[in-house]
Amino acid sequence: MARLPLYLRALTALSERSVPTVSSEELAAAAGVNSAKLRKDFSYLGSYGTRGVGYDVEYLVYQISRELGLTQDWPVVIVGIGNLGHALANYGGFASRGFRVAALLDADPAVVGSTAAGLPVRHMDELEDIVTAQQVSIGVITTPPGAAQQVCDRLVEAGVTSILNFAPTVLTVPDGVDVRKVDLSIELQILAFHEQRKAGDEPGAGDSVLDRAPGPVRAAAAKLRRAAGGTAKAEQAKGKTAQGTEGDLSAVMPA
Amino acid sequence: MARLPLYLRALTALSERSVPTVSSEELAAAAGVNSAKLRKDFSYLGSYGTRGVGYDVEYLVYQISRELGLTQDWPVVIVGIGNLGHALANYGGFASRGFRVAALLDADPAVVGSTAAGLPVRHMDELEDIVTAQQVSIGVITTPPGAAQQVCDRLVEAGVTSILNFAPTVLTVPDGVDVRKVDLSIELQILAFHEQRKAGDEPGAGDSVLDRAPGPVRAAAAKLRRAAGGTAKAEQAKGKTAQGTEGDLSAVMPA
DNA sequence: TAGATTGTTAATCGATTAACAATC
DNA sequence: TAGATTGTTAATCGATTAACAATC
Repeated sequence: MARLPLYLRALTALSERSVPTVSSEELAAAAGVNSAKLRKDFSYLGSYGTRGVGYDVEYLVYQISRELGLTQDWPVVIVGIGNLGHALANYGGFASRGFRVAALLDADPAVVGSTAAGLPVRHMDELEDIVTAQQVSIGVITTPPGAAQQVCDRLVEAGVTSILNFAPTVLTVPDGVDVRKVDLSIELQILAFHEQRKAGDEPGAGDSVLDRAPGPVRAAAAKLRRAAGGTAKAEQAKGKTAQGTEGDLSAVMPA
Repeated sequence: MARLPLYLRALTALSERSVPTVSSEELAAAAGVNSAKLRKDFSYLGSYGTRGVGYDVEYLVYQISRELGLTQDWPVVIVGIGNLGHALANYGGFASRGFRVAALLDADPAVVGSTAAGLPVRHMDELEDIVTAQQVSIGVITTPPGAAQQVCDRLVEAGVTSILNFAPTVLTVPDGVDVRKVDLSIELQILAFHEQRKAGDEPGAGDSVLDRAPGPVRAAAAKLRRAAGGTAKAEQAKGKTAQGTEGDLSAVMPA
């Protein structure tokens, strides 16, 4: 399921180029996945392909959009209009996929009343009214970490059932509420981990504690390193597509 | 490995509260993972715990920081100083973890020369010089999608070997270069998917094509739904910690 | 010693993928 | 028909986790 947005993006690109059909092999390459995996993924959605021919691009775009719920309008509120809140309010990728910014909210009187992305920033006091009136079910938290849980509680209390959390805090929510977290520094930390490994003189060597550990630990460390080594390392130098990670989805959404 | 930053964050919180030791059970709860998994993860790093007692918080913080390469300084360049570039330049989580913004770059003459987060925005022409002079190995791309590949190529050519990509494009890189992608709209799409499922009257029902499919497909769809259902749904209503996802790491960094 | 908790094993679970029959 | 490509099976691979011996 977490790969559907990837497929959709690749398919949209094909659609814009007016490509009528695509094979699992081609589409898999464009999305950076194994073709067998792609076919299996699509088989869960139904049989939308034609043997010997491939998949109809437009039809797949429609079916995946529908499956993802992108054919409907999703009002979202963004709470915390600092730099990141501003950036998200202006983020084009939201509107184009059915996400409509219902309101921008902030607790700071200095910010309230200003505009971002053409919308006025409103005070937190209006949160409940806005969520109710516009039937907002998705909230985006871009506050400082200290305020995140409180904001989360208010959103949930008001009726929001999905939260995208940019604050570096673990949020506690009641049953039935989904939380997805984006932590920008974690992504960098993972890159740094790999950089550190590259820096060693020996292939795969580093100055990590793992390398000074007793035999069995070193062996495990080497294994770990091999496993971790494949982040988004391209398979070959000649322009192989490296898709990297997608803010890690597969583990949480295994289907 | 991808969980180390999570553990580190939980440990840092404990450290600030001057908690001397922590059991795998407690730390696992704080990080939102299974305690057996946590112990296994730590066992790869070495034996840092004491049976009957737990783990020394400070020692673990140090070892994990070290393992992640956070004890050293990582200069990064941010290319594309729009809203998101601005937000990242100001993002506190970078500096606190050893990431230093070496330069902000943009191609737009109207932006070049302005300042963001106290740093001057410099022209793309200076990219190569900056990367070389400051030995930058990590580049952050916050350009529009159309410019991303070109920027990526220049970064790689200049010597950058890790790229954090915020542009909604699949980047092609040579062997040895790591790419991690953060796509903000994908996170929202996944939330929308779950929202759509919740909206149905029946538990787990929706108006998806899956529900109008023939028997075997419906069965598979139900299975998919069960699997996907667990995004970050809290295990219980009474304040169970929901950790959500972390921009999905585990799949790519399985160790 | 008794209680607690780690480190590790072994079982389980689920995801990935090669291979190929079905079929356009 | 011949070639191509899907849909699906079955094998493989790896991650998760319960359980418990080791040991503080």
